[in-house]
Formats: sequence, C-alpha cells, structure tokens
Amino acid sequence: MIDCYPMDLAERQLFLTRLPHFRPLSRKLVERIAQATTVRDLDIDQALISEGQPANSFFAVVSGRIRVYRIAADGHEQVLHHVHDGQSFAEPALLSMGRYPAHARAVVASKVLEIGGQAFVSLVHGEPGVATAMIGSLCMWLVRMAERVEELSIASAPARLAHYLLALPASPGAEHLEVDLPMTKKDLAAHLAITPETLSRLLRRWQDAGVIENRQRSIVVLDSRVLVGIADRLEDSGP
Amino acid sequence: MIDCYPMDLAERQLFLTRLPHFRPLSRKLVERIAQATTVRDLDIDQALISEGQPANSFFAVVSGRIRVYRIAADGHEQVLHHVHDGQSFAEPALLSMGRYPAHARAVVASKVLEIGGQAFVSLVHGEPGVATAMIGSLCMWLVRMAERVEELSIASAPARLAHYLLALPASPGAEHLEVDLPMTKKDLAAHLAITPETLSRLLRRWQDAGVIENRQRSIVVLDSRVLVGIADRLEDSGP
DNA sequence: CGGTGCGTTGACATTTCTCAACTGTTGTGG
DNA sequence: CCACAACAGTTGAGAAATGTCAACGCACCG
Repeated sequence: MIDCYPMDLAERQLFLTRLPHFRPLSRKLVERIAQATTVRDLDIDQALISEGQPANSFFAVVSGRIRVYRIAADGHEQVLHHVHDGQSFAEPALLSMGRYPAHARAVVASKVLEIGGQAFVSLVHGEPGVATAMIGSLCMWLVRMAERVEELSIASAPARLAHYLLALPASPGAEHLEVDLPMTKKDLAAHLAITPETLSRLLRRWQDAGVIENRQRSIVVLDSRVLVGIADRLEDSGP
Repeated sequence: MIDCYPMDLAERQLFLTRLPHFRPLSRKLVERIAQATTVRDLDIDQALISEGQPANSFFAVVSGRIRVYRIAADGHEQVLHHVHDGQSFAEPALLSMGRYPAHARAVVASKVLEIGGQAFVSLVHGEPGVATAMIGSLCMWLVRMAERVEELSIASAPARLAHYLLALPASPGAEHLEVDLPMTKKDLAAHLAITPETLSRLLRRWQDAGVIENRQRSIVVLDSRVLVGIADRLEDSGP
C-alpha cells in the first residue's frame, strides 16, 4: 500500500478537485466539501458498507479498488460494480434513498474518502453549483449502468467476453495491444455472468487460435479484428 | 387513442405536478417548466428519438408506452427500457451528454410531453429546488438500472422470469393474484434476454404444474410460493 | 515449506437456442 | 361484416452452448 499516511485538509481538497464532477466548483466550495470528509484506509477484503445500513455518506476512491455487490437469495454474491480510483459511489443512497442498497468491500488494500453527513446534503440543496456537479456525476453512473445492461444482454459468452476485452483500456505491448485485467479471472467470470470454467476455456481456445495470448493478469490481443467479429456475434470459430 | 386532444398550459402543469420528481416544487416553478413544454402525439411504432441526435429535450410519458432501445452490431434491436405513463426519460442526455444515447419509439399510440431546451437547463442550474428534483429523478433511474443489472445477472431463464413476474404489480383477481404483462410476450422475451420459444415453454410447464394460468396478456399466479422458490434458484420442477 | 484457493482441464448433464411447421389473434380492406 | 393477411404465440426435434462435478497444478502468503 503506497498511500497509507493520513491526508491533511489540503490533500483532500486537491483530490476532490480532480474528481470529474467537482472540477467546475469554486475553490471555496470544494474546501467546504473537503471539511466534511474523512479518510478510511481499508485492508484487503475489508468491508466498507453493509446493505441496509442507514446512508450517512458517500465515498470516493483515492487508491485501490472497491467491489459493490449484493447477496442473492441463494447466497451467491452478485457483483454490481468495481469502483476504481478517481470514481465515487453511493451518491443515490445518501441523496435520496436513505439506506445503502448494496454491500461494498475492498478488493485490494484501498484508501477511500468518506464524504458525508448532513453538511454535504445541505450543500447540495443550497448551492446550485454543487447540485449541478452531483447531477453530472449521477448521469455518468447512468451511462455506465446502461452499458452494463447492454453488455449483459448479449446472449453468448464469447461475445460478452470479447466486448469486455475491447472496452478495456489497452497499453501498447512489445508489438501488440496488451490489456491489464482489473480483477481476478474468477471475478471477471462473475462480472460477465459466466462460470470461471467457461472463461478459462474461451481464453484457451482463442489462444490456440492465435487470437490472444493468455497471461496471468493480462491479455495480449494479437488480432483485434477477430475479437471485433466475435463481439458482433458474426461467428466464433468453434473448438 | 383516448387523449388525442391538445393539452393546454393548465393541463400540462397539472400533469407535471403529478410526476414524482416535480411534486415538491412550488406552483410558480412548475408553471415555468410547463411553459417550456410541447405535446407530441405518437402513432403506434412512431419514432421519437434517434441515437446520436443532439439532445435538446427530455420527455415525460402522458399516456401509452415508449420503448428505449439500441441497435446492436449485428442489427439486433436491444431493448433498454419500456417507459410507462407517469415516467420521464432522457434526462441525462439533455443535462450532461448533449446527444441521445439510444433510440426511442412508441410501442402503442402515445402522448408524450417534450420538456426542453435551454429554458429548462437554466432552471436546473439556477433553482436549487429544480436541481434537487432532478437529482431525485436520476436516483430513481439508477435504482431501476441496478435492478435490471441484477435481474440480467441471474443465470437461469426460469429464475429470471419468476423474478420478473413477482416484481410486477399484481391486481387481486377472482381468487388469486393476476399480473398484467406490460408488453407482448415477444418483447418480454427480449427484455429477459431469452427467446420467445423458451418463454412459451416455461409458461406452459408452469401452467401444467398448476403454478400459474397463462392468459393472453396476463398471468394468474396460483401459487406464488413456488415462483419465489424458482426465483431463488432453489429448484424448478423439470418437465 | 506447507496450506489455501485460483486457474485449468476433462467428462458429463442440462439448458437454451435454432430451425421448421403449425395455430390463433388481430386488424384491415373489400 | 366477413375474409384474408400478417404476425404473435405455440410446439417439436435436434444441435450447440454452458453449467456441474471432480481432479490436479501452481502461485502466493504466512
């Protein structure tokens, strides 16, 4: 864990300024928001929110990654989102629902900013600038959710996986594109609503076909055109 | 089509007052919003929004039903939502995206209120009450989307269908609960990401088992406990 | 160095889709 | 008002995809 020192007010303020939806706010407003924050350092797998708790805060991820999930009726853990650094979450819970609708837990050791309480809520209701910022933030979440719905509506597992890989930010490897997987393959399987076995077999098949290279925590895309074709459900060359 | 007469300002204002997120607003504010609206009467299957158009308005459904959808890469129509009377949509497009992210089209003959233009946007940015109302509206959408994600993440078709039926508002029939299907079975199948054939077979099987009665546009639930069990993936008594 | 759990692989069971044919309903034009 | 066209809905048979169960290798952490 790199950033495991306490953040002072100026640091918290600087971090807030960098969040997309607080960027347009005046220095003074951001300072007032920063005063209503506290820092939470989380160990790996440490719980942050339990479903049903009264919502008194929302959160922004400074570093690390948070898993937002619910427990299905059969006890299975259903992942709603992975929240990365620079993103915030649980705004709706604080602003209009009153209770947290899901669990949240650190995937890796993480540092989050807790922004909360009545102080922030009254700021939203009283300051048009803050309200506008929150509207922008909520709209971003809606777009992400719409993408997620579209992704999950894709019937075939190969198409869902290809779609997901192509949407991930790619860093130029030695010669081809290399995408870092932001979670374990087990979690990725859950995210795509398939089993880990199916995921493993798909990656194996594409590797054998020379389309990708399957590494530990990343995928090297050797022929993205084939992946695009699979994502568009044109055809997947079977086993 | 019942309401195919023009709505005057007072009627539009009254309708807006009834929308959940405009209810808390003062009479004067609602009147100013109403002045920025126009009525659109749509025939069955008539287009309202095309994906990619510049967004200058958002919409509220007075009567009828609007289908929000996207065209997938393979030409398949992917339904994101069905919007019913008393609900609004496309707020994010107007407030922060600038362009419509999806198509919208009338499922049946419908009347929608177009609320729009710079007038409304400046009202949102200037009037804390309106901004708060929009925040509430966006939060409701987020909750709906989260439910949709959870629904689609359920792996098995019987569980998805049972979950959907149980979430639908039920009217007490002669003796048992009767739920009206808000769309055709073909569209319902698309909504659940299954084929119409699979849907038909599931309803048939449950009817044969005495759990439901399969009518044209509604389902009579004879034994909701069995449905709850199926939704929780406990077990579905096979054919 | 040994355990814990991810990732992989194989064999098998099950679900769901696909294709094709048929039935029923609805709405329209003669 | 009826006949017909168009299309939602149903049913069946077979194929394909995916899940389940089981076993094993391997990395990582204590």
